[in-house]
Amino acid sequence: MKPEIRVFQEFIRKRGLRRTLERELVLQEIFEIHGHFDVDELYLKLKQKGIKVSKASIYRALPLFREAGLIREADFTDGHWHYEHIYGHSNHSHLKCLGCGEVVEFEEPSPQDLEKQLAKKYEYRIIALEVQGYCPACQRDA
Amino acid sequence: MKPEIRVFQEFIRKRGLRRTLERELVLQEIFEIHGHFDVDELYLKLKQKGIKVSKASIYRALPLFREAGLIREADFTDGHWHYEHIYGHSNHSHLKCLGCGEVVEFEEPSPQDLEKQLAKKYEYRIIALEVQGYCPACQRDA
DNA sequence: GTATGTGCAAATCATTTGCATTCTC
DNA sequence: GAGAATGCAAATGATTTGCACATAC
Repeated sequence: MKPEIRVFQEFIRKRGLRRTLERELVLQEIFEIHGHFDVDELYLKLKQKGIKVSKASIYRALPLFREAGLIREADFTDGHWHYEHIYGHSNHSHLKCLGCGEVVEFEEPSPQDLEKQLAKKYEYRIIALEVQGYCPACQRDA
Repeated sequence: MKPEIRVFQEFIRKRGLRRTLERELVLQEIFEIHGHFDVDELYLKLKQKGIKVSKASIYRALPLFREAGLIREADFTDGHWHYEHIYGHSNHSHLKCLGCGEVVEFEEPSPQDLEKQLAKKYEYRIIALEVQGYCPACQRDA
């Protein structure tokens, strides 16, 4: 599998945009983060490594990474977006409680069957599956 | 099934809050809306009917409706939340394209099996299922 | 009567944008 | 050199909050 930087470089070329160090440093950092991240975290991690990229540039880069199929907007909580890289990384099935916001990842029961059928019927390439509902505790509170 | 106003009144009582005309008018309007809505739409619809409720009150009421299990945050697009009522309304399975944002509702293949199994395994009460991926057109563009 | 709720206007905060400067192609 | 990209600071826009007044219990 092509490294993500490579995928991005090809995307940039195809779009007729320019390769810049800033965007590649941000992308590299994103792929070193395990799990979800938000702009602030990303900015701080870069800063801590002595990499100076403005937030404006990060905000301008994220849509490109998304359009290149490298990341996705995972959720909008606490008033801002959280992202995660999706390239070369499977298992994005979560169960989220509408009451308390708890999130549980699951592989069992296999979401594969549904995904395969959806992929077949709608010709979608499936990336993530979010099931929303109420966890036992929140059902009890209701 | 109890009417939604009733469910809300019971919620209000249980929480030790007060019944107000404003909240009930907003709730009534929400249940007259078919499909998704956002705060602005809701505010305008109320205004058009000559019902004066401030946006601040709408913003303060929505979390209550959500906590009462009457509505859910459906998605955050165009910089703001879109909601939908979930009480007494099933079928919230959609397939959303990460590329272009297209949303397709589906019932076939049946998400029921997965939902039932999840409900059983995690004891969740399932409300909605969102599958994200890339539609045929966006896969072609990539 | 007291604690809540409302409306208004001001504040907040994530994100976006204008502009001068710097960098790719 | 021309068009893009960056950083900074200012603007934007949805949501939240302080406060004075009104209302439910």
